[in-house]
Amino acid sequence: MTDHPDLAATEAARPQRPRSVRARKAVLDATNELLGEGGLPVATIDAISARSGVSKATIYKHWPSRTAVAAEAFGLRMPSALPLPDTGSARGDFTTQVRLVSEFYASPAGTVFAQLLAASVTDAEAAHFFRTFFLAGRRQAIAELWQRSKDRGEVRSDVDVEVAQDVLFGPLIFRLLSGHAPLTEEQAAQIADAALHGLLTEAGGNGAVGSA
Amino acid sequence: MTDHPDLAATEAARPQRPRSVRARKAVLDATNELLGEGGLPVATIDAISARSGVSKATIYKHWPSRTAVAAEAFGLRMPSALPLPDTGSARGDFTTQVRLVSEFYASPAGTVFAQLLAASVTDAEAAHFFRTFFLAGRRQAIAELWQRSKDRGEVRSDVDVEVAQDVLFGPLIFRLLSGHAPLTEEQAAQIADAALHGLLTEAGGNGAVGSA
Amino acid sequence: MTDHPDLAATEAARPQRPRSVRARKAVLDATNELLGEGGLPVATIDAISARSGVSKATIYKHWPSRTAVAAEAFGLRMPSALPLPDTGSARGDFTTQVRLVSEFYASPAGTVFAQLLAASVTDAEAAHFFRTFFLAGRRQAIAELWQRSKDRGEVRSDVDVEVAQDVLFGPLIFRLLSGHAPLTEEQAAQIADAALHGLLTEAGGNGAVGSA
Amino acid sequence: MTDHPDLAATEAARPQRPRSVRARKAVLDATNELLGEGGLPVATIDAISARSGVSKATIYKHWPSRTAVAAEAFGLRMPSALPLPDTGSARGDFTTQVRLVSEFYASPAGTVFAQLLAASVTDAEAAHFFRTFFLAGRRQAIAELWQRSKDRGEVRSDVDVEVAQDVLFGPLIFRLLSGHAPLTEEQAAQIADAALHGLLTEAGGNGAVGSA
DNA sequence: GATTAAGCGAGACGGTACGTCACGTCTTCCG
DNA sequence: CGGAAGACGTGACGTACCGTCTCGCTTAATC
Repeated sequence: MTDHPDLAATEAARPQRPRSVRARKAVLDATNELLGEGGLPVATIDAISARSGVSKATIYKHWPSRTAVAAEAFGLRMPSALPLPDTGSARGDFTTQVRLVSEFYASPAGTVFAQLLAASVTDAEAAHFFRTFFLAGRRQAIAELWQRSKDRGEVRSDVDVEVAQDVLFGPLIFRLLSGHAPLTEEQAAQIADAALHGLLTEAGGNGAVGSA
Repeated sequence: MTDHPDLAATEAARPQRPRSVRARKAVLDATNELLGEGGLPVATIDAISARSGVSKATIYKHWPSRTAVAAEAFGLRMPSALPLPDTGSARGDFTTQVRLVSEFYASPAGTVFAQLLAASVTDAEAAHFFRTFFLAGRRQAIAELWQRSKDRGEVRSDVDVEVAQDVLFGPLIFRLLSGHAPLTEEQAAQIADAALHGLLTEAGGNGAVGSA
Repeated sequence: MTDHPDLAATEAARPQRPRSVRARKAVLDATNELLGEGGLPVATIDAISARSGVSKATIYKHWPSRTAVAAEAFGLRMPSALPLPDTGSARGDFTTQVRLVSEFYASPAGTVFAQLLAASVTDAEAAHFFRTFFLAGRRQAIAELWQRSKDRGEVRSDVDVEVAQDVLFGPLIFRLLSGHAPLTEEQAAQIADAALHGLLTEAGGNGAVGSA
Repeated sequence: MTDHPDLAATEAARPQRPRSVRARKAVLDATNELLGEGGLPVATIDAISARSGVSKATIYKHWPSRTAVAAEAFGLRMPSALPLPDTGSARGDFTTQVRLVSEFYASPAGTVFAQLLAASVTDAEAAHFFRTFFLAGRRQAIAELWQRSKDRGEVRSDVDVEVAQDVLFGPLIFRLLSGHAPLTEEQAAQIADAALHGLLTEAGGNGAVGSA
C-alpha cells in the first residue's frame, strides 16, 4: 500500500503504537497457505482468522476485504517467483519472459492469479491491492526490460511501454481467464512471435521473421 | 412481474405451448433487466426468481448456476451489438473492430462482460455458457474477418487465427479487468497499431509503418 | 437433538407435516433447555441454532429477537407451573397465590423470569412476546380469582383489577429485580398481608386485622 | 471531549489534585451525558472512554462494569431530583411521593432507571452499585417519611418499613418494566390509594376511605 | 370428459460466510 | 510511573444468497 509510508510518518509524529507486525504476518502466512490449498474460494475471512489466530475484527482493521488480504499475500511471494531473463537480445528476453509467464499462468499459482484478477472486477478495493502488491512489481520489472531493449534500439521507440506490456501479456491473460484456448509452451511461442513482430525494430531481429 | 400480463396474452394465443419456453424467456428477460440495473452482483437467483416469477427450483432445472443464466442472457442480446466493419482493408477493418470492442468494454455492458469473464474463472459450468453464448459468436465473426483478409493476402498466413484474436483483443481484456490503464479511443488505436504491426503483411500496409 | 429420532419417526408416518411446525418446536425446546442450564445469557441465537439444528436465518424468520424466542419458550411451560388456589376465601386464595408466586420468583425459573422482564425494557419486540406468552396467561388467571372474590363481596369493588394485581405482585417483582430484600415465605406473607389490607372489604376479613 | 479544556483550566488552579479524581469526574459526567442522549444502550465503555478522554483501562480500574459506571453516574444526579414532600399528613405525603415517583418513572430518566434495574438482574456487580448509589438514597428518604408518620401514629406499626416501601412503589416498578399498563397520574393515584389503604391506621385517615 | 402424473409457483429450510459491535485485557509510550 | 491511546482475541450479532426440499395448484397427455 502506498499509504504506508505516509501513515508511518503520521504515526511517528503522533505517539501512536505501530500496528502489530505479528498479526499482519500471521494473516498473510495463513492466507498463502489457504491459497495454496484451495485457491481464493477457500481463503475466506473465517478460515484465515481461524488459521492465523487473528480475529476477524482485527483483519478488517488492516484490510478492506478478503480479496485485499489475498492480493497482498499472493503478491508478497511473487518477487522471487519470476526472475527477469537476460539472454542478450530483446527478442530472446521477451520470448523467454512470455514463456515463463505463460508457465506461471498454467500453474496452480496462475489459477490463484486469475481468481484475484477476477475478484478485482467487482471489488475496487481489492483491485487496488492487486495492482499494488502484484501487478506493480511485475510491470516495473518488464518496464526495465523494455527500457534496456529500447536503449539498444531493439524495440520500436514509438510504442508506449504500457501498450507493449499489454500486447505481450494480454493474450495470455485472455486465455487464462476464458479458457477458450490452451496455455502451452507452443502457444506461448506463437503469441510471443506475433506480438514481438509488432514491437521490435529490424535491429531487434524483426526483419528476418518479417512478412514470411 | 410486469412481463406476466404480456406473456399471458401471448400464451393465450398458443395455449399448447410448453410452459418451459415461457419460463426460460421470463428468466432471461428478467436477468437482462437486472444486469442492466446493477450488473452481475445484483442478478442473484433470488432476484431473478422474484423478477421473472419463475421459481428457483425451475431455474435450477434449466441452468447450473446463476452465472450460467447471466451468461446466456447477456449473450443473447449481443449479436446485434457489434456489427462487423467492412472498410475495404484489413488494417481498417481490424483497427475499427478494436476500437469498437474497446468502446464496448468501456461501456456499462463492458462491465457486465468483465464480471461474467471473471465469474468464469471459478465456475467451470458458467465458463462453458460464457464461451458458448458470448465468446463463440464474437470469435466466429472475427474469424470471418481474418479469413477475408487472409484471402486478400493482407495478413500473415503463418499466424493462427486464434493467436491473432488474442493478440488483438487480449490487451483490451487485460486493461478492462485490472484497470491498470484506461480504455480510451486513443489507447485502443495504439494497441491496434502495435498488434497489427505484428499481424499484417506488407500488402496489408505494414511496410510503411514498419521499422520506423 | 434428542427429539430428532422421535420427530423422524413422526415424520415418517406423516410426511406431510409442515416443516415450520417442526422447526418451531425444535427451537422452543432447545431454548427451554438452555434457559434451564444457564438462563437468558446462555440462550444465544447461535446456541439455540446449534442445539436445535434450526438455522439462524430460519429462527429470525419466526421471531424478531432471541429474547422473543426465550419469552415464548418460557411462557409455554408456565401454564402448568402455577395452578390457581381455591381455599374458599379471598384472603386465603390471594395469600396462597402471593406465596406461590414468591416461591416461583425465588426459584431458578424466577431468575429467568427476571431476566426476561429485564430484557423487555430495552427490547420492545421482546416485551410484546413476554406479555403475550407469559404475563397474559398469569394475569388472566389472577383476574378470574379477583372476579370470583368480587362476586362474593370480599374485595373492594372500587379497586381496578389491574391495580389490585400490581399492588399484590409488584412488591415481589421489585425485590426480585433489585435484590434489596429477600423473597422468603415470611416476607411474602407480610407483603400479602399489607397489600390485602388495602384490597379486601370487611366481609373479606379485613375488619379483624384492620387498624390494629 | 468538550470537557477537556474546562477541566484543564479548573485543574490548572490546583495542579496537585490527584488525577484519578479528575478521571472519575470526567467519566461520570460523560456517562450522564450519554445516558441522557440514548440511555444505557448508548453508554458503552468505548463511548464513555471517547467522550471523557479517560482510557478504558482506567475506567476498569475504578468500576467493574459499564453498568456500574452508569449506576453511579445516574445515582449522583438523583438526590436533587425528588425532594421529599411535607403536606402535614401521612396520606398526603405518601400520595404525593407516589405521584412524583410515578412521574419520574414515566419520564426519560425513568427509562434509564428501568434499564439500570434491568441490567442489575444479570450483573451482580452492577446491582450492588445500583443499590448503593441510587436505591439506598431513595429508600433512606422514604424511611424517614415512614418514621415521621409512624411517630404520629398514622401508619400501621406492625408493618415493616421495607414492606411498606415495596407495596407503595413495587406496583409502579412493575408497570414501568413490563409496560402492561400505563403510568399516568390517574393510575398513580389509584395505586397509592389501594396501597395506603393497607398501610395507614384510622388516625392516618383510613377510616373515611375504608370499605366504601 | 375424467384421470393422472408432471411441471411449476412459492418459499421454507440448513448452511456458509459475511462485516460489525462491544467487551475486557494487554501493550506501548508520553508527561 | 500513572494513564491515554488503542490494538487485540472473543463471542455474538443479524443478513445475504446459496442450492435443496416440500407443498399444492395447474395443466397436458392418456385412458
